Amino acid sequence: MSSPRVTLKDIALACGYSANTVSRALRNDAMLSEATRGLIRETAKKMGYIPNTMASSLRSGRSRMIAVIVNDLHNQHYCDLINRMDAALRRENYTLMIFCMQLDDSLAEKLIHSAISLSVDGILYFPCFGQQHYVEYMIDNRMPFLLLDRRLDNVEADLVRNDDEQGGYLAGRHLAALGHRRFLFLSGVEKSSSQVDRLGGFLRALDDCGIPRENVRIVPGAAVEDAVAHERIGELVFPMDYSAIVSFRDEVAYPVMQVLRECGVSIPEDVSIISFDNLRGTDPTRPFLTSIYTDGQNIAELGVRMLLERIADPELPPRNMILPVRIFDQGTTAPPKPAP
Amino acid sequence: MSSPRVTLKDIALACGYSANTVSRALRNDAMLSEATRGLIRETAKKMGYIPNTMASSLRSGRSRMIAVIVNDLHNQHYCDLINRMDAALRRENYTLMIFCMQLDDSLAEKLIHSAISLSVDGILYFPCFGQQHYVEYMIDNRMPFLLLDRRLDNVEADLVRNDDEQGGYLAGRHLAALGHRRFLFLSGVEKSSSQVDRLGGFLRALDDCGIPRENVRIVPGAAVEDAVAHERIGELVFPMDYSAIVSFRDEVAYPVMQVLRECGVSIPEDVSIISFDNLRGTDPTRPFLTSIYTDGQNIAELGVRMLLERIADPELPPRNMILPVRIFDQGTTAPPKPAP
DNA sequence: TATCTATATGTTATCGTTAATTTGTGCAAA
DNA sequence: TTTGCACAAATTAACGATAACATATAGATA
Repeated sequence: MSSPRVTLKDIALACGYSANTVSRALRNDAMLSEATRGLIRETAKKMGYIPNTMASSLRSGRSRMIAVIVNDLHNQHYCDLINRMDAALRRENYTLMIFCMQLDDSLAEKLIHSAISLSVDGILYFPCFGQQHYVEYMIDNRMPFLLLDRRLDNVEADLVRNDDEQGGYLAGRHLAALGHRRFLFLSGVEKSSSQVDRLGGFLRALDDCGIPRENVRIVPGAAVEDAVAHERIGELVFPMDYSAIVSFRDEVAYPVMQVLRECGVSIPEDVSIISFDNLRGTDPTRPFLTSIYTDGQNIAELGVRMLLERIADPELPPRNMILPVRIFDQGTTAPPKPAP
Repeated sequence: MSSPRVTLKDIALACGYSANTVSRALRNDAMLSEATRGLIRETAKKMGYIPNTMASSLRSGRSRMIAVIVNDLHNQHYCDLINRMDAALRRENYTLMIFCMQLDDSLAEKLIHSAISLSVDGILYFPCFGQQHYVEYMIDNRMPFLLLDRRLDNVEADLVRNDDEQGGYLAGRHLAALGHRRFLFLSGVEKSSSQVDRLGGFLRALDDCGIPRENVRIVPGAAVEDAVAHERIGELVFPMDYSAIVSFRDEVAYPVMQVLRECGVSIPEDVSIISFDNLRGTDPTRPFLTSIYTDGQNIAELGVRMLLERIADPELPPRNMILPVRIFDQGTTAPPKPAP
């Protein structure tokens, strides 16, 4: 009774053709009469045939699978991008496989290893901590890949990311224009390029506006991003030697706003706050957070397209796409309170 | 220059053994001298060998890959479970592949198809909308699988879930004991067993306490879970003909609390709220939400173990594991306000 | 009629690995 | 010396699909 899976051979036997013909019928290969193709496809369906990806990709060298390697599934920004890329790839008849390193950076190499071992056709990679040897690992193994969200120093590779520097700049100009002069900057992972660029752009804006850099207090984000650390938020945001907060990402801003409000601080009346990501869909706060807008749909579709092009032509020169950002003012920024 | 990947044959050639011997050395198969094994393993490492899963699993019939099929990556409860299962599987030297159906139920069949096509050894399946034919699809294809979180009517299969009925009951008893008599119940997907059971348990508690069922206003959750629908929360929570809210899951409770507070409703002074999931790590609210505690670590580890046992012995009778739940009182419930 | 060509199919070899089987070697027991 | 056996390795044959090549047939052309 333990019938193993239906194979091409079974179908061939059932309808009197050779396995090869069946294979071609199912792949819509040329040189087949309409009648034969129809009969074979119908038989295959009737028999519940499920093609064996292993065998197919072993022989053909292509698997129509793409791996995405991401740091943390809890981060809504990633989830969102992954969902969109999944949809875009499905449209091209690819299957996306998600590999998550669960904040454990040392897993990256294992995951890339897994992906190569699985013969995926390409890898979508979100670098996290600025290391490069993982990238070299993919290059050494001739695995087509695309970097997302963050650049890596000294790495020449396909890359799609937002213009984080410009984003930081916009945030700075916006707050400065409102009259703010002293800031709290909640930063992200120190070496990540998005972090560096956002901060860099922000400081450039301050320079442009003649505001000294000493007026910015920079707080390491890990202290806030770590869930347990929510308890310590109070220690970070007080004393309030600032009138505006710049948060590295929305999910950092949420609990901070919550803590401030508990302490009787009104937003934006007492303190302005601006952030990055613009996770509008899941924003649990009111008024909605003023945030730097990054077009997820754009990144996802462009990224998928670039990776597929890279797969089609490995000799293509590396391309670096930087997407423009916009500020999305939803009401958590206002002019600072006049000094009492 | 375009050297394809290193294969067993290449290693065999390099160190003067047959491909089979190399294979056995790398798999730690018996009947090999220590010296040979050592030499081969070292050579393989030096040459940067990455085994070809496709070939290996085609031949051996086992892939050491497990697929998890989940509805929505944005749901933190799932992300959390997936991360834990991933870790548990990695310990057993399995690779977990995440397939997400992005709230589009019709994708389930395609994803199962993909997983079978990939020859995964087993599937971890989170049923969403109560359909059964997907399960039959796996059974028909002799694919070992495990149902998570929700039962399906008339399906005899391995299942791990929380005692949702008991959870609902605990919530009801807790609120009733505090003195609440009128309730708003924010429900989830209508046909999902967790939804049905939680509501069922809650109503049973009311019965036990002699509170008539008419005192519960049930609001369909879709109206809240949908992000865009946040705008409409106001219409659902008013008029306040209740003193306590039961929310189907934490992420539904968050925006509701936010809206209530904006309207000047204090929690728990004016309204108590209790929920399910207990997503303590990412809870953006203060005080932390009182929630029904479900042990993610338990579910994940037990689930992985059960699936692996099922893979090892397909003839095992189906097992149904129901894990106990506890109430985690963190401060969003209190006695109701005395009538004015 | 003989030859050519386009079309529709079958045959065979192969992808990289592993299972099954076979071969070879050295040493102990008869 | 012969036999037997344990061990170490090589050889061969799959797994299921597909690419490359070979074959067969029908109709068109000379």
